[in-house]
Amino acid sequence: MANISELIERYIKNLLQESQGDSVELQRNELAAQFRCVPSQINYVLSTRFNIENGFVVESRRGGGGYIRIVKIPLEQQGDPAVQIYRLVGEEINQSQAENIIKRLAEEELITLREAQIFRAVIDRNSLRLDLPWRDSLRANLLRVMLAAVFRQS
Amino acid sequence: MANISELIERYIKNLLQESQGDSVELQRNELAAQFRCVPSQINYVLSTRFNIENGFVVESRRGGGGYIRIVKIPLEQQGDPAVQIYRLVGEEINQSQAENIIKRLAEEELITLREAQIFRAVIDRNSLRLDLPWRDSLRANLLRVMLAAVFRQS
DNA sequence: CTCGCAATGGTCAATAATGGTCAAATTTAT
DNA sequence: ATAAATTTGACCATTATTGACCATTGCGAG
Repeated sequence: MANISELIERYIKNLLQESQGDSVELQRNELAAQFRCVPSQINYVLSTRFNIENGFVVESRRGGGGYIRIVKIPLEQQGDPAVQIYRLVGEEINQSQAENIIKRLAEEELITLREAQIFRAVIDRNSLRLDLPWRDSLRANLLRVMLAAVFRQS
Repeated sequence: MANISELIERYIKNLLQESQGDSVELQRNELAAQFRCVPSQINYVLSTRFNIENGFVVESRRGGGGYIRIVKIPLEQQGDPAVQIYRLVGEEINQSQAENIIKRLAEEELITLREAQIFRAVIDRNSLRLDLPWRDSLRANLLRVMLAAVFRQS
């Protein structure tokens, strides 16, 4: 466990603790230099430890003045219906299953009516214009990122 | 943010705020001198941040007494905002164009912050997982159906 | 009035400064 | 021995900065 990825992970989580808010901003090259690793290792750490399943969202920008921002999503309790529903989606989902989930979300008032309309528009097979099974996979993906977007606020 | 373009952007937006109206006038060389950059960088900032997707129009004049006028175009002004935006989207759209449009919709309070997050999540290239040019086409399609979903009700 | 120059702004392509992806190689865990 | 996780590096993509060269406008000198 003199494992660089873990060191980087802890370093970033430390930064997050120290920064009053719930996000930190850093530079990939700088961090890589600090830990004497290749820059792409930073991406590895981000994708394995700071992904959405772990409750983080990463935003970044390339080019001059580029940055990587890591945002911690205030993780609700285990029993949170939102989280359960998120898990329900899975890797593939068909339109009617998705509609059921959206209906439930609206009923539980986790999303507004307008938001429900947006969700429905997106997961509609006519919007997706792909053949199965790619369509079901794209739908699951989109539903998951939409849910993440919503749950991300508090 | 050792990023001059961003500083210039904020400076101009500040000017716009302070000037009661919705336009400001400035001189390219002067501004460039103020920020110690080459004059053409001003054009770069204008074309990336004050373009039509972002809701701005730039007028200018060369020669003695030349100037650059930046005008903010509020959406409500010319007819149905939905229709205008719809046109802006077109048959294909890339991520950054789409982000500009979403930013603007939120600024104009035509969509909520949460809705903007949903939109952004959907149009993200990582969510779409398709190669170009199909990705840009799917993105345009999804953006259009989302807009329709939102505007249908108002 | 006309020509020429000074004072502006515009374009475009090269280069710099970042970050991203993917898969092979290596190491560690089961 | 396999499978999983980590480490690396070659190549790619995006955004910003710079500078050489171009275009337009206003103003005087003839």
